[in-house]
This record gives sequence, structure tokens and C-alpha cells, in this order.
Amino acid sequence: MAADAPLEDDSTLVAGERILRAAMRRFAVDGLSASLRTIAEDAGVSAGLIIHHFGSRKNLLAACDQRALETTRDNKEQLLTGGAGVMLAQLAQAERYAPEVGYVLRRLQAGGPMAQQLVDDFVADSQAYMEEGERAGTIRPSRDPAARARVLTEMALGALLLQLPAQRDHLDLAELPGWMNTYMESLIAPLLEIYTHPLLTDSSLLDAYLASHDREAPEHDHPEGSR
Amino acid sequence: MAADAPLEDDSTLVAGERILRAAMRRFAVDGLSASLRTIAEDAGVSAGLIIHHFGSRKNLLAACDQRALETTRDNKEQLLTGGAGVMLAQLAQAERYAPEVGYVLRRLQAGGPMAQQLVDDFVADSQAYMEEGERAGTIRPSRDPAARARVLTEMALGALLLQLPAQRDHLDLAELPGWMNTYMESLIAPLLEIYTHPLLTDSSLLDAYLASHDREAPEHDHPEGSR
DNA sequence: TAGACTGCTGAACAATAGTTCAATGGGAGT
DNA sequence: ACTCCCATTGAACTATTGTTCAGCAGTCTA
Repeated sequence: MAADAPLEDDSTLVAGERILRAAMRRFAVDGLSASLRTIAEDAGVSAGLIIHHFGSRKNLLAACDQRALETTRDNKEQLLTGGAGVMLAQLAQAERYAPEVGYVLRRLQAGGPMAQQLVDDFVADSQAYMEEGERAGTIRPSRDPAARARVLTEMALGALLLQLPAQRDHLDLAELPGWMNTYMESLIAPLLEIYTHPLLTDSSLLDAYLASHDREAPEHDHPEGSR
Repeated sequence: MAADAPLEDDSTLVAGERILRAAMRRFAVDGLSASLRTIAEDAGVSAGLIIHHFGSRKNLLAACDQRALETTRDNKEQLLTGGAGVMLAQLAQAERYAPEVGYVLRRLQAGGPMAQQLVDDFVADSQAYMEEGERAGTIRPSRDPAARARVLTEMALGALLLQLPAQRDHLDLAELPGWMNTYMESLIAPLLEIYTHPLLTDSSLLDAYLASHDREAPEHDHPEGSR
């Protein structure tokens, strides 16, 4: 019974925890399509036991999601704007968290509601951090701070995603910290440049856009006629 | 015989083309894990025929990749910096290309070498376009134009990826144009702001970073003379 | 008309997946 | 010592997958 019971029954905690960790590792390494039997072997148990504890594969994924959310929420510090990626990178430096970070990346790669949830978390973090920077005078105020934080965060996370290996390809957890470090290193120079010296030489594009949209005519036809 | 023959034998072109189009649609709609039988049903043929024509599932994917590359390469125009996403959005406006655009998105989502290939294409485009803007005086020169183009493109594409539904979830091709349009609309205001008014209020961060890194590799990569 | 070529089908096969279930075995409680 | 309990196993079941293969049907050639 209790096939769909809430996870983490305390009486099953030892085996359940071992399975959960093996699952996060496997999902991170092999992608979210890793098989239950593989996970079972890693955890040193049988495939049936996973079902016995978690009810179904979907529930196991859900448990991993929850664990990933907790881990990321417990580690909210970032250094730089668009800090989501940086925060992940920092988290990955603590090799202890490599499975969690890998899992988060796989989840984001897979897309769907949980990816959205994770992104929203990062966005909220980023926004809070940017408000702080705004108060401190290091970050310029925005017309729409929420939108700005969202865009910057999604871009940082998304760019990171594009560096990932394919879904079913191997992601080496031991190399993950160095890998993310290298990537961040290559990112920081152009990113700082863009954030310091504006890409566009004047504000004509922005002005034109604002002029045509700020007068409360939200939904009008796009200027360029398609052909 | 001819199991690994080059694709698109002209004598088999009619059925092969029908299969290829059905495959691109299905892969776009259901994700790259769509089954051969589903595709076969869409194309009005048997599953065996797909093998007969393409040799294997992998080859079918490869054929779709090639088609997607051709389509995107034949439609290289963009409006705005980081134009890869914009270019895809525009391409999606021509509903005729919805399957190709959807397939490209799925490919990027799946990651791997082909995603890298597509990204590199977009980066090259973006860089050429930005050089043009640089000459025209609308875009500010960069210390490292290639890196800047890559970062901007990967961020634009990556942010788009995060909006996608999950791998195995339904992606409605009929809604794809409007969907991308809406997303681009929400992106353009904060993006123009960031590109116009620098995010950081002063250059201290950039200066500090450059000071600590420029003694190694300042700028040995002279910007290329355009070929 | 006979024969051959070939695009094409549909059944069958092997591999893998998640899930079910009867049986086991050891520990706790009485 | 006996019994109950429950974590745990391992085999089996079902579903789906990519792929194979023998053969059918239509068309072209001689």
C-alpha cells in the first residue's frame, strides 16, 4: 500500500536516501532518461525496491526535483549579475554538490514545468540581488526591474545549457566543476564589457521602441509587414 | 545493400520527401524521441519503409539535421543584435517553416554536436551582422568581437530554449509563430534597455578584471580582415 | 505475355522499459 | 519460540522500441 504516499517515509529513510542519491547522480550523468535498473544497480538494490519506495518513476523524478530545489534554495549567493549561472558554477565548485548541479542542468535541459520552477527561483534571486546592487549604486536602475532580472537570468542559464552534452551523452561529474569554471571564465570578459559599455551607440532604437509602445497601445500590429 | 547509402536517392524521392517532412514535424511536435511508427503513420507509409529509405533511425535524424541546416542557412537575415533568436522568430512567422524552426529548437534542446553546429552557424551570422552594424556606427566596437557575438547569440538562443515545453510534451506548430512573437515582444524592451544603458554604473568591475588578466593574453587575436 | 525489378507492406524478432507480484528473510514484539 | 511485519528480491508481464525479412503488387522491358 501507500504506492502514492508522500515521499521520504522515515522508516525507509536509509534505503530511500541511497536510492535518491544514486538517482540524482545517474540522472545527472546519463540524462533524465536513465533507467531504473541502472539506478538500482548504482544504489545496490533491486529495481523493484525503487518502485516500492517511490511508487513510480515519475515519483522518483519528483523526489529528485524536490531535493534539487532544496539544495539550490539553501545555497543562494551570487557574485555577478545574471548570477544564476554564476551561482550554479559556484555551487559546482563544492564538488559535494556536483550531482545536484548536474541534475539541475539536466532538468533545465529537459524543459517543462519543473524547469520553469527552477528558473523562477533563479530569477527571484537575481532580482533581489540586483535590487541590492541598485541600492548600493553599482547597478543602474531599470524601467522594469523584474523583466530585466528575468531576461538576464534566462539568458545566463540558457547560454549555459547550450554548452551541455547531448541528452543521452555522458556528463562527467568529476569534471563538472572545472568545466563550469572554464566556461564562466570565457564568459566573464565579454559579459562585463556588455554590461559596462552599451552595445548600441545611441538610444535611438530604444527611444523609437518606447515611443511606439509606451502610449498604452499595448496590442497593435507589428510595424514590419511580413511578406 | 545500400543500407548506409547516401540519402535522397532520386528514384525514391517522392516517398522519401514525404517521410522526411513527416519526421521533421513529429520531431518538432513530440521531441526528438518520437517513434518511427508515429512518423510512418503521419507519412502514410509503413515503419519498415523508413528504414528502407534511410537505413536507420540515426540516419533519418541526420537527414533532418541536414534539411534544418539548409533551411536556416538559406534564410539568413536578422533585425537585431543577438539576432539568432530573432531570426528564428522571423522564420517562424512564415508558417511554412514552422516544422523546421520547431525541429531546430528541439535539436538545440537536445544538445550535442548538431546543436553545437547550429549554434556556430548562428554565431557566425550574428558576428557578420554585428560587424556590419559596427561599420554603420550603430554598434559599438568590442575588444573581442567574436566572443561578444558568441555570448550574445548563445544567450539569446538559450533564453529561447528555456521557454520550450518539456521534451516529450506537445509543441503546437500552429501556435509556434504567435508564441515566438509574443516571447520576442516581451524580450525586446528589457533587451533594448540593457543594450542601450549599461547595466553597471561604472567600469570598475571591467577594469579590475582586465587589469588582472590582460598581462597574459591581452589581444593577440587581431580582428580578422573580412573575407 | 513472361519475367524481373523495386517500392512497399505487415508480421515477427530482439532489446529494453516500467511495473507487478509472490516469495524470502531477518528483526521486533509478545 | 512463535508470529507478525516489512524491506527486499528476482522473475515475469506488458508495452514499446528499432530493425529484419519474406513476400506482394505494380510497372517497365524484352
